[in-house]
Amino acid sequence: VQSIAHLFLYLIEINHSFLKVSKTNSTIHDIARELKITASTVSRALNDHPRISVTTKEIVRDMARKLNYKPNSIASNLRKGKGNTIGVIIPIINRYFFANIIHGIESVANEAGYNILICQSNEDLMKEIESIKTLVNNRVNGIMISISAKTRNAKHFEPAVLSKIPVVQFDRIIETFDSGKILSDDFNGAYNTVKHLIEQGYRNIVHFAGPQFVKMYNDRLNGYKTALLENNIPYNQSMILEGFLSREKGIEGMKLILDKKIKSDALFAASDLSALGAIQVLKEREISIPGRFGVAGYVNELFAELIDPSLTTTEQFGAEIGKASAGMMLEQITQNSAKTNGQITIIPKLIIRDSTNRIKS
Amino acid sequence: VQSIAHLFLYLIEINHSFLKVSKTNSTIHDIARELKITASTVSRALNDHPRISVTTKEIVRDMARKLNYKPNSIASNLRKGKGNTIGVIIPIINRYFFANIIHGIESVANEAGYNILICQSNEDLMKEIESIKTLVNNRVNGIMISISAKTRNAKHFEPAVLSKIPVVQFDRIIETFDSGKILSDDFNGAYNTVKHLIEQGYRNIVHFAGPQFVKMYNDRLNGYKTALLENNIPYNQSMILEGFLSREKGIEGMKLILDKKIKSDALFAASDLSALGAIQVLKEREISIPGRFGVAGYVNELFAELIDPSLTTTEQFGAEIGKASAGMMLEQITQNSAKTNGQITIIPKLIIRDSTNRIKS
DNA sequence: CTGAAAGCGCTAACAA
DNA sequence: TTGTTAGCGCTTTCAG
Repeated sequence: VQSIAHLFLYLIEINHSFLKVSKTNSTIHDIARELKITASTVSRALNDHPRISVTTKEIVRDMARKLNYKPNSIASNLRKGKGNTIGVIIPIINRYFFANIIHGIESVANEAGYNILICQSNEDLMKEIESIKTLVNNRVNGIMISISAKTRNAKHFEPAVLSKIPVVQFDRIIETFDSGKILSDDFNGAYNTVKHLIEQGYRNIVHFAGPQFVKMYNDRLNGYKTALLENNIPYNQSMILEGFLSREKGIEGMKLILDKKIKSDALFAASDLSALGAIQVLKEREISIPGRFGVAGYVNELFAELIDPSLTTTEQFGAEIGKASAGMMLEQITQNSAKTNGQITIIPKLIIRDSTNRIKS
Repeated sequence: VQSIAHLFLYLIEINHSFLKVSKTNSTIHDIARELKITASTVSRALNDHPRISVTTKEIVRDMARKLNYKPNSIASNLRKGKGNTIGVIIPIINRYFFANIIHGIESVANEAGYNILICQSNEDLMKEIESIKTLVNNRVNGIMISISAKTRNAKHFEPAVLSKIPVVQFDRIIETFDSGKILSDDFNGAYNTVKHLIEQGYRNIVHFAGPQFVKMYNDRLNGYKTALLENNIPYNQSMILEGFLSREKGIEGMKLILDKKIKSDALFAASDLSALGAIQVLKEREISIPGRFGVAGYVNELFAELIDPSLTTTEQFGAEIGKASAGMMLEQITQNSAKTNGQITIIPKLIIRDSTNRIKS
C-alpha cells in the first residue's frame, strides 16, 4: 500500500514539473488545482472580491506568482461581454497634428484603463471602411475617427451604429452623422489672425485657402471674410487662391500675386507650409517681412517658430483635442448611452511671431 | 388546433422581431437557428471552408447579412489560442521620428492582418513595465518596443519571455536582451557627416554629443572620432560637449565655443535642434554659414530643410525602421520560434544642404 | 466564505 | 457535405 502511495505522489510530482515546463501560461484552473480549491475562488481572490478571506487571497496570489500566472484579458473580456480597448482611425499618423492628437488620446484612455488600437486610413476610403469593420469585430468599446480626405458620408459607420459602439469624431468630421464631435474653432482662428493683421496696419490681405468642400477650410475663409467686413475692408474674390496649401503652392501663389501686381501687403495662409513658400519668395525678391509684407500661417507646425522670420500662426492644441475626444468617448462608454453626443470646440490660439509683428507691442 | 398553430407561428414571429430589436450583435448560433442547421456549419461557411457546399455558404452569408452578424474576434481568438494584434511601446508618439516608425509598423502589420495596440511610456520606466504587462495580458502576438530614456535593463521584459511572446526592439534597445533588433547605423551616419565636413575643407570640428550611456549617442561620437583620425585630424576632448541636444543647449554650446575662442570652423551636432540653436547664434554674430562655419545636424527633422540656411543632416528613414521591425516581428510570429532573432541595421543617409555645402559640387 | 455549474461566441476534432 | 461534442479561460449566479 505504501509503495502505491509513493507512486501516486511521484505521479503528482511529474505532473507538477510537467506543468511548469510545458505550460507557457498557467490558468486559474492550474492555480486552483495546486491549491485544491475551485477556480471560482481563485478568480474571486485574484479580483480582490470582498467575500474572500485574506489568507485565501494571499495563498492564491502567491501561487499565481509561483506559476507565473497572467490573467487572460481575452477570456475575461469575452465572458464579461466587454473589452478595454478603444479604436482610433486617423488619416495618417506621421503628421505632427495627428500624432499630437493620438498622444492626447492615449494619455487619457490609458489613465482610464483602456488600450488604444490604431488604424491609418492613409486617406483611403476603402481602408477606412475596413478599419471600422475590424474594430467592430474586435468589439472595441468605442471608435474615434478623423475621416479621410476622400470620405464624403457616414454610410460606413453603420456597423458601429448597429453594434451600438459609440463613435466620436474629431477634427475632420461628417456633420450629419450623430456622434460626439470635437472640433477646432477654425472660424475664430482665422478671424483672429486676420484681425491681428489689420491691427498691424495691413489692409490688402491675400488668402491662400484650402479646398472649400472641406468645412474646416471653408470656416477659415469665412473667418477671413468676417474680419475684413467688420473692419470695412472690401472683400475681393481675386485675393483668394483656393487649394494653395503645400509649400510649392505657396511659392506659386506668392509669385502669382507679385507678378500680377495684385495690390497686397499681407498674406493669411490656411497652412504653414504655403506660408513658408510665400516667405521664401518674398525673401528672394527682397521684400521685407513684416515691414512691407506680413505673413501668417495656420496650424503652428514645429518649424513655424524655427524659420526666419519666425511665423505667426495658430496653435490648435492637438493634444487637447485628443484629450477632449477621449474624455467624451469615456463618457459615452460609461454612461453607456449615445445620449451624450455633445460637441466640444477647442479654441485655437494665435501665436504672434516676427512675420507679422511690425508694430512691436 | 389551427389556432394553436397560429399562436405558435405568432410566437416565432415575436421571437424573431425580438431578436432583431434586442440583440445588438447576433451570433453564429442565431444564424444556425434561423437556418435550422448547426453552428459548426455556419462557422465553416463563414470561414469559406472548402468542404461546405456553395449553396449553404450563400444562404449562410445572406442570413448573416440579414441578421447583421459581426464575427466576434475576441471569441475566435480565445478559441484559436491566438490573436491578431501586435503591441507597440514607444517613449512618446508625437515626435516625428517615432510617428514615422509607427507609420511604417502599421502599414506592414495591417497588410498582414494585424492590428496594433499602442502604448506610450512617456519616458517613464513604470509605465513601460505596466504596458508590457497589459500587452501580455491581452495576449498580443508580439511586442515591439523602443525603450524609455530611463530604462537600463530588460528585467521587465520577463513576462513577455515567460509567455513566449516574441519581442522586437527598435532604435533604442537593450543590447544584452536577446530579441529581434532593428537599429539605425549611427556610427556610419556620424562618420559620413564628419567625412563630408572634412571634404568641405573644415578642420576644427566641434561635436555636440548626447548622453554617452546611450549607445546611439556613443556610436555617433565614435563615428566622429573615427572620421577625424582617418583624416589625420587630432581628436580633441575639448571639442566635445556632452548632453547638448536641445535648441537651448545648442545656443549655449555655440556661445561657449565662440566666447572661449576655441579654434573651430564647423559643428557636427547629434541633434538637429542643437544645430539649429547654433545656427541662430552664428547668424546673430554674423558668422557666415557655410563660409566661415559649417553646421551639420542629425535626424532630419521636418524643419531641417525649411530653415535658413537649410540644414545638412542625416535621414534615418523612420518608416523603414518601422517596416523592418514589423517584418521581423511577423517572421517571429509565423515561424513561431524566437530563433529568428536577427539584427537589421537601417543605413541612414547624409542629406547635404546649404549649411555645409561651401564647395558647391 | 467557498463550491458547483453554466456559458460568453467560436472552432475543430471526430463522426456520420 | 454536415452534425456532435467538447472546450479555449474566465466570471457569475445560485447554493451551501
